[in-house]
Amino acid sequence: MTQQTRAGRNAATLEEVAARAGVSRATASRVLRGASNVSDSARDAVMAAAQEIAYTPNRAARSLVTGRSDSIAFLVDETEERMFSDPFFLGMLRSAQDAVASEGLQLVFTVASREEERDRFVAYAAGGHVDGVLLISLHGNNDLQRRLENAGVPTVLSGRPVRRARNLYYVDADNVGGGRLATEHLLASGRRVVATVTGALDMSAGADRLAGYRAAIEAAGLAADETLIASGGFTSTAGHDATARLLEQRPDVDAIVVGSDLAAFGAIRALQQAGRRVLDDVAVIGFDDIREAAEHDPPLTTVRQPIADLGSTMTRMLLDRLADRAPRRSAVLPVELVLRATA
Amino acid sequence: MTQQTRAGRNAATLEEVAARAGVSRATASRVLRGASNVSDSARDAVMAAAQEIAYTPNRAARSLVTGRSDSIAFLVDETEERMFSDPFFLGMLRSAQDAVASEGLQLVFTVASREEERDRFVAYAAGGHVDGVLLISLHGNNDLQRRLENAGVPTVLSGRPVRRARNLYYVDADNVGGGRLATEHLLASGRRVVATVTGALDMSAGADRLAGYRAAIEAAGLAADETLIASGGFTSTAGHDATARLLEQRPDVDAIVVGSDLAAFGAIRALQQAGRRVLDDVAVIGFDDIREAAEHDPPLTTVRQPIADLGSTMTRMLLDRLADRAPRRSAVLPVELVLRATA
DNA sequence: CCCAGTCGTGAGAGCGCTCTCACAGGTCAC
DNA sequence: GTGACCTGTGAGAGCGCTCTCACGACTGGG
Repeated sequence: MTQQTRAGRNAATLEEVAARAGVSRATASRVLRGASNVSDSARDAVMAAAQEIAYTPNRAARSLVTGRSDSIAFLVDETEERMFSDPFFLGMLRSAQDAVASEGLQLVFTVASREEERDRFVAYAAGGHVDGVLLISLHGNNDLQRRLENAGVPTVLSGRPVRRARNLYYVDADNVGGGRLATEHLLASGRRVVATVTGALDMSAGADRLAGYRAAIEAAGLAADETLIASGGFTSTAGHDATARLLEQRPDVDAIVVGSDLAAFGAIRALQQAGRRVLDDVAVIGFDDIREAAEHDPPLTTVRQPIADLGSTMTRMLLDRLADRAPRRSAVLPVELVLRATA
Repeated sequence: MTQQTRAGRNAATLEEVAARAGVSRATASRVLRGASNVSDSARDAVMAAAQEIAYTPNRAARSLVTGRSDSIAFLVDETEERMFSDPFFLGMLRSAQDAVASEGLQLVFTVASREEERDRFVAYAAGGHVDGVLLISLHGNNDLQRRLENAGVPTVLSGRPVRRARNLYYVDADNVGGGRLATEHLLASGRRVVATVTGALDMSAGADRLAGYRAAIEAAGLAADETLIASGGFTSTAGHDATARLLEQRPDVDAIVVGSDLAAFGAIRALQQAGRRVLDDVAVIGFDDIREAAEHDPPLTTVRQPIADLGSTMTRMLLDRLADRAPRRSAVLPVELVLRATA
């Protein structure tokens, strides 16, 4: 038997449902789409017919005429390595998936780290396969967002576009405020030599947190001291190494504002290796409040980023935009200091 | 101005490309699809025209006629909580994303834990929005797979269908072999009272690993001793609690085969709390070899699951099936023992 | 020199759906 | 009674693409 079912689908078209229900295709379509101007008898007949032959609307056909796909892309402009090891991304993915699913839409998940993958994605999105894009990118690089918008694909960015690009939609946490908050707390609790181990400074999150630190130092009337600023990164290793360097240069530090929780774990390791007691000798504050922060030994004092809010807010902005419900262009969500055992 | 761009797309159709290139729609289509029987002059003209007006094929239209969508769903039949905390899922997602992207296809990521979400997904998939499904489910529950297959959607499961369901496609790790391997190693290194803290027994992975333990115990000519089997779970907490119970009941254990790495971390905590030294007093072997296993203190001896292979193998099976390249129905991938500091 | 066999091409028929439009049949105000 | 207005319905025109089929223009073997 060469005869075989056509790859995947088993027919059952609207036409058949209509015939079986004794109505026109138009009426069957109205019922199935839940339109209001249909008689009860027609509605019942169509529903029954659809049930009997296990009808499922063909989405491609619908898409073709409506111009909508009812799916949203979640695009991570990062290497997979990073994406899958950073709790931040996972939290965003989770809350976006949640928000999107609750609207009855589907989430198309893609990682694009190489230029060729980005090209392919733009073509994919422009081809109408998704109605909009949630772009997760820590790089200042908003080129991708611009390309998508130019191709007619509404996009909302998580992070902050580098050059205050008007007309780009984005959602960000108040990183500046968080850096300031942490620093102020340390100064207020009597620390005298408050240093910082920054995150990656080529990303707005890293740069903004550092800016917050600087702002607090200045507001306290202290002189900015560049030897107290160690350039690090968001990973545990980066935090460890930067802290080790800092300790050599400035053995007198008694507090460190670190750019991320993972980096703070590394910083604590470096402190311990240098024979310093955390809290007693040197206070440490992280950033993010990932789950491990609470489980860490000692439990990490940190600035909590509202990851779930970030994801749901950006999703809502995108959906509002798709529905032409005049949405905000951007949102900066507040962070809060979570006091635990390290500061 | 009421006039506004039609939601998302900005036209540029094949028709326009063809007109601009001075050929028919058919020829333009041939060029764009990379067909071979086209003259060089026509090809160049079409390419140039497409470039000039930034043409992107409309995927819905293509889908409608070809019956293919060029996207694959990654469906997790689990609660989000679990999905996002278990490195296993993340590893699978990552390798599937990799494999799918390298074929130029898109991955549609969905989590369906509630019945209503499952229903919606089946309708979605049956509606032709994806060509096939990679189903990740640790439950024996293969109902979902059956429903998808019945709806004409090719599906490959990660795990093992409970009742050796013929005609269902799946990929699994050799959990039985892994359980045996770990147990044999402990016996061979002179341990006398080898216990096990199982994973969740309602999942094939948990049950199979236990079966491997039993097989090794019997093969060694020892009597099966049910007091050495503590029913646990895959999480750290479950491992901790089951181990604590085990220690009360059988203070004489000198080795434990644990159902997962996370659970093994819990087990080690329980041992330490009970004043036992890991390795010196009690050897511990985990299962999975997640990243944290190597970074753990002490580094965990464990059975490595080939997570990346699992993901790429299942993707390949699905793609083979879609291409009618007679694929295998199932694959059981080998595991290996990774010796570190706990056994 | 003719006919079979390529090769490149265009015409045109859909794929399955939505949506506009026209219309029949009713209801209501005057 | 007549016009204005609903309300439910069907006919039919596409959406943008692929793919079959037929056809003209070449080839080359006899």
